[in-house]
Amino acid sequence: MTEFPTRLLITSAIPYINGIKHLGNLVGSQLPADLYARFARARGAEVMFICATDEHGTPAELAAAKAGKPVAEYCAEMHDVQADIAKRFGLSFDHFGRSSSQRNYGLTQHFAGRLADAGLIEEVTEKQVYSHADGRFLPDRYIEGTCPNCGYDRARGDQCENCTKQLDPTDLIEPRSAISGSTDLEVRDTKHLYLRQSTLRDTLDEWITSKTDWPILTTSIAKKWLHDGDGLQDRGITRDLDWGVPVKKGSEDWPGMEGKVFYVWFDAPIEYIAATAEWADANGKSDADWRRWWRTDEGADDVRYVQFMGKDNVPFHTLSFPATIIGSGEPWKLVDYIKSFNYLNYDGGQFSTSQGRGVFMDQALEILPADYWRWWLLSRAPESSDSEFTWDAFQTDVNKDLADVLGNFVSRVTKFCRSKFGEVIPTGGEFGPAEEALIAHLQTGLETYQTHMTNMDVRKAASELRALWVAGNEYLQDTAPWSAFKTDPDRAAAIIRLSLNLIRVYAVLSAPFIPTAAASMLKDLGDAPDEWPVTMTEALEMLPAGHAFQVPEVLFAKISDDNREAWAEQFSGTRS
RNA sequence: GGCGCGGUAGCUCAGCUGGUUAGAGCGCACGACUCAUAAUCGUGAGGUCGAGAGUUCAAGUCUCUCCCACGCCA
Repeated sequence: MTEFPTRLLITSAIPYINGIKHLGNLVGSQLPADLYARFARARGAEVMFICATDEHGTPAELAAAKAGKPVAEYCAEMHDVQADIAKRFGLSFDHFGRSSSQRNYGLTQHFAGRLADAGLIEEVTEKQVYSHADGRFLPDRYIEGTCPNCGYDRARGDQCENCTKQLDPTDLIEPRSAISGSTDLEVRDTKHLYLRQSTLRDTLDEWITSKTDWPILTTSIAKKWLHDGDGLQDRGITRDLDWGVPVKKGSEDWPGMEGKVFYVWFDAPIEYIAATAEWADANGKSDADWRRWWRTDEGADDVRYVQFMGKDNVPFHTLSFPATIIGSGEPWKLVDYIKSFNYLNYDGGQFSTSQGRGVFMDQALEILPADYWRWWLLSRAPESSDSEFTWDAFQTDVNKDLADVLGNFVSRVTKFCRSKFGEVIPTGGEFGPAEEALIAHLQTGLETYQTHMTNMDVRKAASELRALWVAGNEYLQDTAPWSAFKTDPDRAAAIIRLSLNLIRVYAVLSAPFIPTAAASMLKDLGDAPDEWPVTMTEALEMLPAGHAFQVPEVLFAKISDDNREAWAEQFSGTRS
C-alpha cells in the first residue's frame, strides 16, 4: 500500500462570488477535494483544507450594481451564502476565506513587489476604452456595438456572438458601453503591469515535465500553453478598476499605478495562502501556525500540497501561479499534485451560470439530502472525459447504489436482529469458513479502496466501495441467517453479530462520500467508534455482544418516478 | 484552421509499460431466496474494441492516414 502523507495541504479552486454555483462547478473541485480531505483525516493525516470566494473583478461589480448594493456589501453577503451552502453540502473546509481579505491584499502586494525586484514585472502602456458616463475603463467584453463583419448590432468588444469573429473594441461600429449604454467613449492610454512569465518558460517546462504522475489532462493543458504558437505569453496583472487589491510594490506605492488594482487571476491563487492566514486569525493562531503550511523554511518541507480544479483553471495553476511562487525567489510551497476534472454537462447541454441552466447547489439541497448528490457526482466524476447528468441516470444510480445495496443491507440486518434477538448485538455462535472467506474478501477490497482513494481515482474508489457493500449482501444471501435461525439460533447470532459490525465498517469507509448518512449509521449503532479499519478481522469484532443499537429510519428513501419527472420538468427551463 | 481529449456490449464506462477464450455497473431474460426500502443473490444473452493501412511471433493497447463528437485557442 502506498504510504500516506502525514501532512496534507489541500486546496479547491475558489468559486467566483457572483452567484450560487451549479453541480458542475461543485464536482470539478470542491467535492473531490472534500472527499480527499475527509479520507486523509480518517487515515490520520494532519490536514489543512482551504477554499475561499474569488471576489474581485468586473463581473462582481456588475452583479452588485444589479442587486443595487455596494460591491463590498454584496460580496460579504454572497460569501456568507456560499459558505452556508458549502457547509450544508458537507464540505469540510478548515477555512473558507475571501480573496478580498486584508491578508490577501498584503500577500498579493508582497508577491508583486518581490516579482518586481526580480525583474519579472514589466510596465506596458496600452490603449483601452474609457467611458465618461460610467467614469471607468471598460473591459473589451463590456463594450457593445455593430459587428463590422456581419452587421449584428449586439456584438461584444472581444467577439461577435453572431458570426464568432474575434474583434477588437475599436473594430465595432457605433460602440457603446454595455453597462450604461453610453456612446460617450474614448480610447485612452493606460499603463499596466505584465508578469514576464515567458522568461520562466524553461523552468516551468522542466517542472511540468518532471510531473509524470499527474493526470494527462493537467499536463497536456500546461504543455499546450507552454509550446503553442509563440509559447508562454506574458500576462497583464493589473486592471483599471476600483474593486480589487490596490497595486503596490510590497508596502510601497507604485508610481504611475495609482487607482489601479491587480487583475483577479493574479490575486485569486494567492488567496490560497492568504486564506490559511485568515484561518490562523480566525482561530487565535500565530503567523508561524499558518506559515508552517506554506514556507518550506518554516516547517512546510514535509507538507504534501494537492490542488483540485476544473480544466478551465489548469493554466493558472500549472503556469501563472507557479511563476508567481518561483519568481518570488522565496521558499513558498509549490504544488505537488494537481488533480483536474473535465466538465459535467446537464441533460444534453452545458450547465450555465449566466443562463441559469442546470441544477444549482441551493436547489439541489432543497430537493434531496447532500449525500445523494455527493454519491452520484463523485461516483460519476468527469475524470477521463466530460460526463453528463440526466435525471434518469441519477434516479437509477442513486436508488440502486444507496437505497437498494447499502441502505437495504442496513435495514435487513437490523430488522432481522430486532425481531429475533432484540436491539443488541447478539451473543453465541462462532465464525466459520463463510466468515473467513468474507473477511479475506473484504480485506482485499479495503486495500484496493485505499489505494484508489490515495491516488484520487475517484470513480474507481466509488466503484470499489460499492463492491464492498455488495459483498455484505452476498454474504447474507449465502449464509441465510433467517434459515439458520430455525435450526441453529447461535449460528444466526454469529452471522448477525458480524453483519452489524459490518454496518459500522461501511459507515466508516463510506464517510468521505456520504458523511451525513455515515454519521447517522454510527449513531444508530449506539454511538459506535469511527475508527478506520486496519485489519477486517479486528474491525469486525469491535462492537461486542450485548452492545445496544437501534433500528434506523430508512437510510435512503428512493427517488420515485413522479419525483424524477417533476424535477426534470422543474429544471428544464431557466433559473428564476 | 491549429491544438487537446475521447470514439470499447442497448446505456455509462474500466482496460498500466502490446501477450491465454475483451471486463464492470445499469438495463434485459431466466432462476433462487423471503430477513429487508417489491429489496437481495445467481446464471445468461455476447461487442469484427470508429474506419483503413503499417510495425510485430503477437495490437483496443504502438505508428500513419481518415471519419465522428466534444472542448480550448486563433
